[in-house]
Amino acid sequence: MDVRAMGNRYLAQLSHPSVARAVHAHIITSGFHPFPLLLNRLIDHYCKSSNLPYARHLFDKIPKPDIVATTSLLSAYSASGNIQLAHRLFTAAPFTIRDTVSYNAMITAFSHSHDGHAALKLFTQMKRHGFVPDPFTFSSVLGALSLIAEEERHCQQLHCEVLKWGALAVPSVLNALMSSYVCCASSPLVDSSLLMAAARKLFDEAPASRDEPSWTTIIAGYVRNGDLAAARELLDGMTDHIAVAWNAMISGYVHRGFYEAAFDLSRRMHSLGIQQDEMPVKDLVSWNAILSGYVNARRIEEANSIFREMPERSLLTWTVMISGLAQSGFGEEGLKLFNQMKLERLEPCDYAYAGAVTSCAVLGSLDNGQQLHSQIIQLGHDSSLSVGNALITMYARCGLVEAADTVFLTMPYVDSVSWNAMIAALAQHGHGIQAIQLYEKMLKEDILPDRITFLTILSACSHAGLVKEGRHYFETMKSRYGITPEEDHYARLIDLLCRAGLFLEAKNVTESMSFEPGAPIWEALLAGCRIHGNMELGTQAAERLLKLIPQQDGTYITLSNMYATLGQWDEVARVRQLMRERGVKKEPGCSWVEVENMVHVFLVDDAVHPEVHAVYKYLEQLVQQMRKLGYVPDTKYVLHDMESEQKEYALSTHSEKLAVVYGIMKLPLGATIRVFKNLRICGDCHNAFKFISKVVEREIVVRDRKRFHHFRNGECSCGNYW
DNA sequence: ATAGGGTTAG
Repeated sequence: MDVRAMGNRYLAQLSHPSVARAVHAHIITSGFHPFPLLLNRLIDHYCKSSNLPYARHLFDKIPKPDIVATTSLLSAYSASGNIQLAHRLFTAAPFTIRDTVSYNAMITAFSHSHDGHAALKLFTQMKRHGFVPDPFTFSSVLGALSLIAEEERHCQQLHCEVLKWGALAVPSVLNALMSSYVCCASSPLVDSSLLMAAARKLFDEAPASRDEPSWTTIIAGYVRNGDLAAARELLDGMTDHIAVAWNAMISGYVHRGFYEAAFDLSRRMHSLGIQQDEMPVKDLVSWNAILSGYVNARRIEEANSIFREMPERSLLTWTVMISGLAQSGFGEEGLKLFNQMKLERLEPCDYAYAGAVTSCAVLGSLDNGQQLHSQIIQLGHDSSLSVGNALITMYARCGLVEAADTVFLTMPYVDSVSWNAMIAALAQHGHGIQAIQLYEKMLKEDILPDRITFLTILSACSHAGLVKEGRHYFETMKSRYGITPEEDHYARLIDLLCRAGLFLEAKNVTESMSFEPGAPIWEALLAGCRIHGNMELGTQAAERLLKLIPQQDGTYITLSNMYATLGQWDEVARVRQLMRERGVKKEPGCSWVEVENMVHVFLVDDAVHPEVHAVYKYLEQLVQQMRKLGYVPDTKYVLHDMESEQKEYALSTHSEKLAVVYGIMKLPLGATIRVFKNLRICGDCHNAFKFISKVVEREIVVRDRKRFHHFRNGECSCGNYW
């Protein structure tokens, strides 16, 4: 059978790869030059199976290639990103064999290579040469316009063109035009709501040519441009549930920090899709949107079950889950999932590494953090912004401010998150002046401070007792940067003032606020009163807090501590009774220390750790040496009215003491002891560690719930101002 | 022979 006969027979089936291969093999062996139609089909086949060199080889065998073959090859070049070859092929073809289709293909090629200007220019040229645009032309050229539209008139010009050719009745053209307005609405040169109104007008006036993507385009458009309410209204008005539109809505809520709204939609989508089968959630993007809705609302338990339930998982799925766990404070679970991901032979991306590093920050696991850092460098992820920011936080939260600074200084790009993280690192470690200097440097480099920056800088001033500076920064926040102080900002200013004993000024600030003081304000007042023994205001603040947040154990503890300080044991009993009645449990004190890659956890009055008896023994010896240097146990930090000997015993069982002593026993001579505590460090422990640092001649770093304490040679970096 | 509109993270 000759090739012509074979070709004719199989022409219809040429799309089948094995048939194409058979024909191709026959051509090679017989040396036959196939007729044009067959050749075109073969070229098309090799284009689609991505064997471009061979497609080109066949193409070059044609003495006068026709427009069909040219267009096939052209789109293949375009799809493989080879815009130069595509353009050369197009320009080589004489005008006589160009047509609307080949122009469309070339316009698309430019659009795919993100050259919107070239695409528009070719569109103009095509009309000048008398070629008639069709709906394909418009959807292609409008796609290109979306890349570059900066002003309203850009969209309007093509809008007129579309009307002139009557192409608006085609859904894809309508949608592409709406998309152009939506994209243009994010340009800084336009009034976004005006452009969105234009898109909306198109949507409203074309009910006949509206399809699913039309709904999604306008909803996602509102989301992108920040009008979540308008998006939601449309979404709620839809009779059927379109998963893609819901995805956009959920991610919009997540992006703008409306985590509860995101969670609510995610839960409904999950329920509609899984239990009620009204919106079959089968694609991964929807699953990931649902997962992120759960994760960001800190519904970790439920997120975990979604994660397990998902029929398939992408890199994004794992990354969302890992960073979600880390940010919700589940460091151990975050690290575990990261390791599991690697076991399943998935290559973690930079965001996944950032999540793992954040897990180490939560745990205070320097060993794991450093190992990750070395892998990150080997993989080249150290140029990633999110990884760098996570590393700064990790080193800072593990007590190594210098290492955090090195990361900050060597990052190729930094953003305001990086600056904020580094300023916070300095602030947490008591380097208030350096924190302020870094903030001033940030301003000099024209980085605009945001609301987080001001939270950080205010607590830096507070930790370092820089009252004058704190007042000044609070003032400039509104006047210079137009950021309206929120309750958290006020709370930090009040914290600063109360720590300095300026209760009258704090009261004035409170009264100047445009809203009723809530829990953060009263907490700041209470903290200051505790330090200065201001019982009158302190009890007042605590009483308010007991009403506002009755479930918070800390208020009861602080209040009963204040009464204990005054020896008013009746009041202590009353507060404890109230706590019992309301079923509020005191979060048990818990400290941990890392020794040889293992985290050793101690509870208050620990009897669980296998070596705890040796720890108690060592502590007794230490206390004897400390007493010689003048250490006197401060029993006012014990709640119960016990005999004083018992009180001292109660003090020695604090978890941070046990962890520090364990570190001294186990870590190599001279190594810094790094201990972490879930609550604030106790006053007697704080005093004791000063003595211990002198006795054993080692540096002790303690991270408590609020900040760091560096004990060295009998002194603490916090200057007793915490 | 050509495309096309909508969704995914810190």
